[in-house]
Amino acid sequence: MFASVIIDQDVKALNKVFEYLVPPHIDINVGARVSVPFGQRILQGFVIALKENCDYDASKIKKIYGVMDDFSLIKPEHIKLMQYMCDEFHLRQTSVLRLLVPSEIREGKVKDLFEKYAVLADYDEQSLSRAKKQLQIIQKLQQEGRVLLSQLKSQFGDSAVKSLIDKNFIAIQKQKINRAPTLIDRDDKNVVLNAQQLHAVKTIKGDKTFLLHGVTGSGKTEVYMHLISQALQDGKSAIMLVPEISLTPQVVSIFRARFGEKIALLHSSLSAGERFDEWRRIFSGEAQVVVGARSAIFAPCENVGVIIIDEEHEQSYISEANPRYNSQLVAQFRARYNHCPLVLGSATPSIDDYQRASQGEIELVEMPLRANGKPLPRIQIIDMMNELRSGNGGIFSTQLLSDLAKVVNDKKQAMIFINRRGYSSFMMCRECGYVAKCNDCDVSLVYHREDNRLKCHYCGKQYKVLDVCPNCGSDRIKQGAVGTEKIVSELKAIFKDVKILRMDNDTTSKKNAHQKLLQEFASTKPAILVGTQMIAKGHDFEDVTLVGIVDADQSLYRADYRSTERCFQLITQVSGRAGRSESEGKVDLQTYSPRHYVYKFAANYDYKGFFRKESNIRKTAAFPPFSKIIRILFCHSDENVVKDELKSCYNKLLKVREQHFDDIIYMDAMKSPIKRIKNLFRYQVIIRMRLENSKQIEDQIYACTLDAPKSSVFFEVNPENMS
DNA sequence: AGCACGCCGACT
DNA sequence: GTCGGCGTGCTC
Repeated sequence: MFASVIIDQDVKALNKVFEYLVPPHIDINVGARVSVPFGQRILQGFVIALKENCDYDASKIKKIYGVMDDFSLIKPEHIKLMQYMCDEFHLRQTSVLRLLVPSEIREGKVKDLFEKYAVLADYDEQSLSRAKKQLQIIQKLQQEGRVLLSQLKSQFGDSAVKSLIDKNFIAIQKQKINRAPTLIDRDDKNVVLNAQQLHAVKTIKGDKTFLLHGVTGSGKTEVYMHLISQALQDGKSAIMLVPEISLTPQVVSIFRARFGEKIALLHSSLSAGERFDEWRRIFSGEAQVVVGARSAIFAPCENVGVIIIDEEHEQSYISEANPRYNSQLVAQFRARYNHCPLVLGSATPSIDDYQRASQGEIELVEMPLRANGKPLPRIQIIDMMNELRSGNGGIFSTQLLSDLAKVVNDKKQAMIFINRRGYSSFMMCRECGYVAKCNDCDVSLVYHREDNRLKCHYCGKQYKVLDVCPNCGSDRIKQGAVGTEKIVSELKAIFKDVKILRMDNDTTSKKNAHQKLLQEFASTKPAILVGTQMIAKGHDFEDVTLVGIVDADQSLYRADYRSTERCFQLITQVSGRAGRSESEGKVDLQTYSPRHYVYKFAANYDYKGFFRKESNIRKTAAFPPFSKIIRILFCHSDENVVKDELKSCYNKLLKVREQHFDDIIYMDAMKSPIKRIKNLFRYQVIIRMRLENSKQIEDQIYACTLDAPKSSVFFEVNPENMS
């Protein structure tokens, strides 16, 4: 018997399969870890297959040295998944295996946690007539059977307990406990689904992918919970992915209440011990419902009955750091493997997925009605150009200020949303709202401080920095951005006696700071909460009647073909924070480009209209989902090395382009917009191609990138950001 | 990754 | 003469 082994060393040179002889009478499971002689050393590896014959020179084959697991640590599904991910995301086998088994489990550093209980053993009550404390302990144990040792010690004192143990009057029982706290406040109330939810639950079945498009407040969560319940009733497990920031205590407690101890949580802020326990509970089948962020898609559950990705349009499902993967594709693989439905839920689906749905590739399930029947808050578009013309050059429009004053007067609450992503990267005219764009690509230009030029990140074309606006001739053209701090200080000056809270990365870096801030906001009226993306997620505050979006354009003019889509998603999401309660909500949306189509559709909550428009634009401009963009990034501390290696790669790519001249629309090599990060010089090749044969061409392109001995090479498909 | 093999310069 | 520099290549 021979074993195919992947050596647990995450380097390019070892990214293959090595064959070893399994010693006779030794039992090895596929998916177990083994230690093997490798060169002069003994290394760890994963057995990914067992077979009767070997392909390697039989005289050079070595014997497996030791077996570390007597079970399949990597389950068969996950071995297949590893192969898929290596192929789909161009990853090394070991980097995938390390994703599949958390480091806590692999390294064996975390131990099972035990609770010590005291129980009565052979005791002699008579002999204790003079020891009052010890008698009390015996009595307590007689009554309660067993008591936590720590509790006994704190109640009666260490010495009394110790002497009983020494006399063998009481014994210690160890019981394994799980570190992740599970609440028992189960709430089995029978939720009655409305017609729309019932329809969704009934439609979602079988071996398909569904796009669940439900407006804010349509009750998607209840649909998810029903689907999970169904899976459990069928004796299957379920996985639900939620964006990391939405994994709030409120959300968790809703699921805990419904599924009790069957639920396992996986997210980034678990301690090593907690993650260890949760993983083990899933692995053993003790927990059948997995709720977690991106990486929870790798949960070691078997017999999966449904996979749900909530807020499927969120970027966070695509990992940006190495190893790069797209959890939606992983989910799709697992759903196919388990012959179960995959549900992609969103109020604002990604253009990509809605396109797939409109072509019948996946099935669309719509929930257009709100569960409580209330209208969505009214969105008023406020023309900031107009404000400027009438002499208001400040951050706030007169409309927003008067609405805020009303909120304060009514003792209600308001949220002010600002978008600090893509800080000051585009150039805009303060007079007419003109934004510098590339002539060929219809994306905004990015300002590069280093050489003081404007560049297009999609075609590499360069432009001189503007000092007068080409549209209106004004010289008030600059990069614009407003920070949360500035907004807070201005608001404080205007509303002197009102509580104004700030929530962004700076104020929530400490543990629980996030929670404290929200609690403080919830209990203060009137109050204004100023924040970034963070305030847009899942917290429902009854008394928020106004949402102000200060700088909607910030998300719009980024050098990114997806920026309009993101803008729409953001407005819809932020608007959902207003008017959750009795009082009607309102949204003040400030913009310098009030006539941009995204605002019209967003203000009318017209997703379909927006989709049709956006989809058309992408089609005409040949952007995804109608094309594929590949970015190859080379990094090295020596600029000449990067340049050389990029050049030799580029020369190979030129040949590939010759072969596929009709399919490759665009290809160029350039410096990365951020030329140096952490002392590494960054150069990149951008390729845009048609979808026909795109996987085959992609693989060919990838092959060209393998021979860069010194640089680190990053290969990305449809990258989220190009810096 | 890490270890051997191998081919050139300056030393007891 | 040989000790050691690190460039190249291999590990089932």
